[in-house]
Amino acid sequence: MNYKIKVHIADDHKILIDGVIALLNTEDDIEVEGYSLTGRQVINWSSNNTADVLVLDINMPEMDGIEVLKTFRKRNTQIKTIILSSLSDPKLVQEMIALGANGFVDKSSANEQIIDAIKVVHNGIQYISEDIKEKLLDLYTSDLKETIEPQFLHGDLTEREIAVLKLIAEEKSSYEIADKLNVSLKTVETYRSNLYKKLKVKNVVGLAMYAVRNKIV
Amino acid sequence: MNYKIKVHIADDHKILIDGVIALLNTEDDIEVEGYSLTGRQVINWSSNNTADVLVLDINMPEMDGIEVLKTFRKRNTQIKTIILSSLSDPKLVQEMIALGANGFVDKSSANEQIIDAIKVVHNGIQYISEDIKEKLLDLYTSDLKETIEPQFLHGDLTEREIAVLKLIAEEKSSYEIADKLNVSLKTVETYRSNLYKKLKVKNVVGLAMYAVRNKIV
DNA sequence: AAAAAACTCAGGGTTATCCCTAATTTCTAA
DNA sequence: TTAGAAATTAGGGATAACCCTGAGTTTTTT
Repeated sequence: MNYKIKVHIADDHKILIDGVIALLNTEDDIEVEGYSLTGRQVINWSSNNTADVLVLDINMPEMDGIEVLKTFRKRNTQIKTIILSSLSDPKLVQEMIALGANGFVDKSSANEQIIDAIKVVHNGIQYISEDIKEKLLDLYTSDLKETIEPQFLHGDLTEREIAVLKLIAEEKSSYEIADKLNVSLKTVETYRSNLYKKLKVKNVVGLAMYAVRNKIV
Repeated sequence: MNYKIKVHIADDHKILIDGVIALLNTEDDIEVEGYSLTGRQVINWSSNNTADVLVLDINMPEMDGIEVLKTFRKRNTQIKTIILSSLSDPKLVQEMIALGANGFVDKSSANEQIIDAIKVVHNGIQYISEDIKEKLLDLYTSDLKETIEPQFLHGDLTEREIAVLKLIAEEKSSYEIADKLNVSLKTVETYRSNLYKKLKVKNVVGLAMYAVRNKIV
């Protein structure tokens, strides 16, 4: 074995860290570089040190995991990150993915998952544990349903209204829309007014928002 | 067995239908009510008939599965629908969920999955086969990444600009924004102009679009 | 055939948006 | 530390959006 994967661990519970270290020490090709007890410690550490993989807890005092990831992005710190999640809030997981986290392991899952995750992530592949996948998928499908339903609730928009709405959402001005639909400027403005009333929004922005959220564009 | 789940099958390939029927006939508590070879046939059938579960192919001549689902929604036809997907395009699956499909089974997967899906869906639970779950999850995470990255690419927006953008996306007028940020109306309008230039959009709609797509709101 | 809904257009007015220019202060780098 | 860039602030003027009312035509529904 000529190279070991260097791992840094961040969690505010020393007991958990000790457990993970003991676990990882059983692996020949993994080496624990060190650990941090707060988010701030992670940032300070990363200024002068590095590792191949960072195992990061979400809930930490001073500065939480999300803040750490945000700081990494700002500083363009390139380190593979595995999130230790308690899976209480799937929305968090969603945010972490967006912030570039590479892996997710549920704290209550089998120990081997952490080892697997470290190896997989180190190879540049995203690792998401099964329990979290389930949660994410639930969130995804329910998200979709939420965003689509309204279209049918107050979705008594006429064909023409939808056409105008579409063009509005494409950043077209009333004049351009009138031109494209071969109607007068006043007609287009009537449709705008109708849309405001029907969709109960205050201005174009409301229309644009409605359009994206209902996937009209 | 006093009640059998009535199933209708829709697919343009007769051979596949025959196969599914043969398969379902081995189940005591499932009864094949009939079948359709095109989307239009499904619609015509559903006008005067019903079933507990509809097994629906996406790709069909005349009228595809999506059109069928849309028509169901318009007519408020309440029938559990399982999509037979070829999993070529996960975007389609996404759309189907949005349209209220209850289950997804990959054509190339094991036969038993269709039986499982029918039973599960009939009990009011969503059924998504494993292969499709994978695809969906991939799509989801890549979607997230796509929509988040740009913020950092041309994200040289200043703090104040982002604050204004956020409020714009919340349907606030310049006047309201000025009030909230304690600056003059003209200042807010300057930020608007700067945002237009920086984000290369033509009007508020462009800003709103940018905001949602980059999850600023 | 009558009624309802959708599509079309106009006048006239208020308000908000958008463009261009330019003054501050703050941050950055030679 | 001092010139220069970037950020924050703001004004004037032109344009587009927005609101309300009214009304004719076509299409759909009953």
